[in-house]
Amino acid sequence: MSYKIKSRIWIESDENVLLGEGRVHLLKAIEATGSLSKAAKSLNISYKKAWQLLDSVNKSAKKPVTINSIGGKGGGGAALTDYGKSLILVFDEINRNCWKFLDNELKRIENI
Amino acid sequence: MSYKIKSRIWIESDENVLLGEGRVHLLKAIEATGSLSKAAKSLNISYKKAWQLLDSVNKSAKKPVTINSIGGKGGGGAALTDYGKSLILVFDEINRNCWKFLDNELKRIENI
DNA sequence: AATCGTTATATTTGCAAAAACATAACGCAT
DNA sequence: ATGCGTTATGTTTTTGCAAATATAACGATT
Repeated sequence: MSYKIKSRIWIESDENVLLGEGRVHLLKAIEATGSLSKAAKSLNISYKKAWQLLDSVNKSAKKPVTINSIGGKGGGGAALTDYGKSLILVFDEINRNCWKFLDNELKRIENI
Repeated sequence: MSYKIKSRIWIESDENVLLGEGRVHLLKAIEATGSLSKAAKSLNISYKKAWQLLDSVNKSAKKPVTINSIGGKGGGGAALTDYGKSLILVFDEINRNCWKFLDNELKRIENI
């Protein structure tokens, strides 16, 4: 019987959450589908929840993370900016580094 | 406007949670008060919730984390074992190390 | 001007987790 | 044997959050 150490990390700015695992999943789904509503469906969350998550991301980011368009060809859509793409890459990297770090630290518990 | 990176870590064994921040708080309160019911009151959680948390800790630990006694002088009580005291010390240390690690990683986000 | 599939929001409903409440069991003390 | 304060559970009630539902607004296309 061995232990597993788990973690959740997130980045906050004044009162809002910029990024967390759920928001990164959503951004990736937007990148894959080209729309917020399709991204919500693919993640099995309500459109409203997805919109709220994306809203908090864009509100707290220094530059736009997505470009959302209403109406027009196909009804509109959402697309990641280059800044948004960089954010999810770096967040994933930090997350992976954190896991590696914690896996090593866990040995201290097992050695008590 | 600068960002803050936050984290929660926890340690799981087969299906149960051994330690997390809430459980560590509870163990510290037990150490301070000498009883589970007083610890629950000091943390403003119900006795039942506290008992469930402590139960999952003791179920997943390799050695007893607390010694609980029912009845007797003062009605009973709960006390940390040496193993339990070591666990919370090491958990806190891992947590602090993780924060330091993440604070450094956050610079990558701010430099995008 | 009517249609379409979006984004953007408000409002209502449902449900699961938490809290509250209740009770049993225990062993020492008196 | 009764009372005390605790641990240990079951049962009921509450409530806060998530899901569902509804609807407005939008702009290219026809």
